[in-house]
Amino acid sequence: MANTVDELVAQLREGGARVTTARRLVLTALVQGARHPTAEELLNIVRAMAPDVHASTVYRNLEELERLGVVVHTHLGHGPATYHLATEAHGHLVCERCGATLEAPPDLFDAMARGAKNRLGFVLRPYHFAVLGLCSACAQLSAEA
Amino acid sequence: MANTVDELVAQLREGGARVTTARRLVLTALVQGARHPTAEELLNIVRAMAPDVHASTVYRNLEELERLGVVVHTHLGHGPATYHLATEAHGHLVCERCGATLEAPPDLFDAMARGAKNRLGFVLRPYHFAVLGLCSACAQLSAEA
DNA sequence: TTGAAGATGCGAGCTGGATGCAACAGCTTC
DNA sequence: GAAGCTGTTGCATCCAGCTCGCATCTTCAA
Repeated sequence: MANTVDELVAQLREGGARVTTARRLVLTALVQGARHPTAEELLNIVRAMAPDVHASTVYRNLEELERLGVVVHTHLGHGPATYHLATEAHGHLVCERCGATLEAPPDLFDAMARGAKNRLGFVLRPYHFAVLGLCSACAQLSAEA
Repeated sequence: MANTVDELVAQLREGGARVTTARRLVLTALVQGARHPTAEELLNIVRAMAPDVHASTVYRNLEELERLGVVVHTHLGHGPATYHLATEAHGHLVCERCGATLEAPPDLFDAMARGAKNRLGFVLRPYHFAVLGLCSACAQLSAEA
């Protein structure tokens, strides 16, 4: 499990990618940052350490890191994509009303994955897009109204 | 079940909305059009009938129709949202590799919805975002490689 | 130390959609 | 059937969230 910047850097070298300052800072931001940072939030963290790093560099690095299997991006409903380390991949449940983000227990998708495979031959990869709905608080409010 | 333009128009009137030429054409495009049209595809259909209708009119109409519960929009992965009549709401499985869109059997989400409700109090509304994965053909190709 | 290839900074451009505003057109009332 | 209120439209402009082209710079194997 590569979860420190040094381990991730080693993973980059193995993949044949060069290790640059900007790239190392993006990894640092991913390791240190919030739970579900957007590209812009990552950019802000990187810029706090190195003000000259350009947004397109962060986007290109995230794309390259994704190609190498180091990070994955997820869409939590409308709005920008969020990024996290591939080792932390997990499903998300997002409240359509208040925007709360819950991390789905890993087995929550199991029955559905089995059903999709058996009935349609479809192999589910449920981590890329969040599943939307209403969190318990908003569901209660909605039921009362 | 309102599925003809006239029935949908009646639904608009009930909701207190006015029935304009542009609005009627958007409904016509939804009834006649492809299975999962984007706003732009709907605009093209509308323009084939009335070239002067503006894109922002279609966007505003779709928003208003959605507010009235006549249509719903769905995100099938990256790219623009797709629209269909609320009476035809259903979940989607989209292949990340070839883009194929499968309509999910209504009960596919049941076990997951129960799990989310019982364990997290989360009420699933799985129609708004597609669930991604690999269709049977692409899964097979991927396994062979 | 060198030099080829990969990475970066910068700005322009793109997609998909939102917004402000004046003019227009449904619907209701008389 | 005309008036007038108010919702709707066309148009221009703006916005977020990226994406791309290109000249310059940096990394790292040799």
